[in-house]
Amino acid sequence: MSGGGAGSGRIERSEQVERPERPEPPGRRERKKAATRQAIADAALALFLERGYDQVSIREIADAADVSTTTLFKHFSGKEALVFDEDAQIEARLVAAVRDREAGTSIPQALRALTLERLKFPTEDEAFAAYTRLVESTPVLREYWHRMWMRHEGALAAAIAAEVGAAPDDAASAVLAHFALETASLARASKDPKGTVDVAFAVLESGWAGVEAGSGSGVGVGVGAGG
Amino acid sequence: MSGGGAGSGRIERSEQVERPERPEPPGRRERKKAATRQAIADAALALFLERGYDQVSIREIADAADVSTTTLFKHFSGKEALVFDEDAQIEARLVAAVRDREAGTSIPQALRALTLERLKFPTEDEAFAAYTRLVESTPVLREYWHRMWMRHEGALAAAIAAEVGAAPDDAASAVLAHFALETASLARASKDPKGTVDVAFAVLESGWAGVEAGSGSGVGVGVGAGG
DNA sequence: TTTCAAAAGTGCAACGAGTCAACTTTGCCA
DNA sequence: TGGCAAAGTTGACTCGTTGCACTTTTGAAA
Repeated sequence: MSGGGAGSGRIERSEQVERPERPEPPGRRERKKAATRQAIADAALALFLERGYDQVSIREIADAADVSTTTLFKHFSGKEALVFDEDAQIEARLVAAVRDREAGTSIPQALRALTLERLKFPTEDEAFAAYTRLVESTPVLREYWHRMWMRHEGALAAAIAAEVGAAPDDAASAVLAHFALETASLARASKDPKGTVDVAFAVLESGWAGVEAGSGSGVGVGVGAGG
Repeated sequence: MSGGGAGSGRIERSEQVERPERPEPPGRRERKKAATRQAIADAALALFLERGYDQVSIREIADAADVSTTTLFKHFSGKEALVFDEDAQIEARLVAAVRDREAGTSIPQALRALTLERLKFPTEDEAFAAYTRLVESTPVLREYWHRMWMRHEGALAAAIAAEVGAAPDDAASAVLAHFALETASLARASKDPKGTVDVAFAVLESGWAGVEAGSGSGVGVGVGAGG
C-alpha cells in the first residue's frame, strides 16, 4: 500500500489519472521509457495477482512485457520494487503532519491521525483489496514495505526535533519518530489494528509529554505550532 | 552480537567452553555431525572476517570445510545463519526478566536493564570486537539479527500480559513488547546508544503507567477517536 | 545535412544462492 | 553379520541479479 489516500500505489496503473507533477513527458524518448516501465509493472502485477509472488519468475515477467531481464532491472531495482511505486510524497506528508498540525494538537496525536489514515483501505475496491492481500501475504513484500516506510525515520525525527527546538539529532525525537513509524507495522500484524494504534499512541502521548517536559532547554514546550 | 553476556555468539567457537546444555554428545554419530557443523561455521567466520561477508561465496566455505554445498545447507538454513548461533536462551531471559523482576521494579525498568546489558560489549576482546564489526558493517546481517531478535516479540508480549493479568493477546502488552525490543536496534544505530535507551524507556515507563492504569475501556487520552 | 561521440536501451551469457533427486558411506543395533 | 536410517556426495537445475558487448537515439559540431 504505497498510496493510501490520494494515490501513488502501483495499483493506480489501471486508473488513467493525469499526475499534476508530470503533465506531459518532454521528449519522445522519455515517453517511450515510461511506457516500457509501465508495461513491465503491469505484466508483473497481473502475474503476481494471478499466481502469487513466489510462483512468478523475473524471466516470465520480462517475457510477458516483451523485454529482456536486463531491461527490467534497468527500470526496477529488484523483484520487490515491481510491486511498489517510489512515492516520494510519503516523507513530505509525514513532515507536514508534524509541522503543520493544528494548535492544540500534540505531535503524537498528529502522527496517530496520519497512521490511521494510512491503515484505512477501502475494501469496496476489489482491485485494491487484492493488491493489499498480495502484499500482506508475501513476507518479502511486507519487509520491503517496512523498509520503505522506515526510511523516512530520519526526516521525521528531524522535523520533530525542529518543532520542539531541539538539536536535529535529539534522542527523544528519534525515539518518538521510530516508535510512531513502527506502530503501522505493529498494527498491521495485529488482529485489531485500530485498537493497537490507539494504545500505541496513548503510550507515546503520555510518554512523550514526560520526556519533553524534562528535556534540557525548555523551549516553548506547549503545542505552539511553529513553522 | 547474539551473545552479549554469558555467551552464545558464534564467536565462542574459538573459546572452548563446555556448554552445560550438551555436556557430551551421546554417540559418535552426533559428535561427527556437530564437528562438521562446527567446521563449516569456523571456516565461514574465518573467511568472512578475512575478506568480508559479500566477498565470500558459499562454495568457498564448503570447500574450506571440505564438504559439499548441499551438506552446508543441511546444517544451516542460509548464508546469514552461518554467522549466528540459534541462541534459544534469549527468549527465556526476556521472559524471566519480566516475570522474575524484583518487587518495586516496573516492567519497562526490567526490560531497560536487560537491553543495556545486551548492548554492552567488551571492546577488550579483539576477536569479539571484530565479530561485532562484521555484523554491524553488513546490512544483510544486521537485518537478520533484527529478525532473530524480534521473533521473541510474541513470547515477551504474552509474558507481560500474564504479569498484569491481561489476556495473552492484550494490545498494550504487545505494544510494550514491540517497542522495548525495537529499542535495541534504535540504540545501535544511534551515536549515543545508552542515552537513546534511557530516553526510549523513559517514554515507555510513563506511557506504560498511563495505559496500564486505564486499561479496560477508554484509555486516558482524549484523542478524538474518529473512525 | 552529415558526422560523430556520449547516452540510453537491449540481449546474452554468466555468477552466486539455494534446491532437488538419486546415490554412496557410515554409525547403530538387533 | 545384516540391515536400517542418518549423513554426506554429486551434478544438474532454478532463480535473482549483473557484466559485457552490441545497437539505437540524441544533441551538437562541422
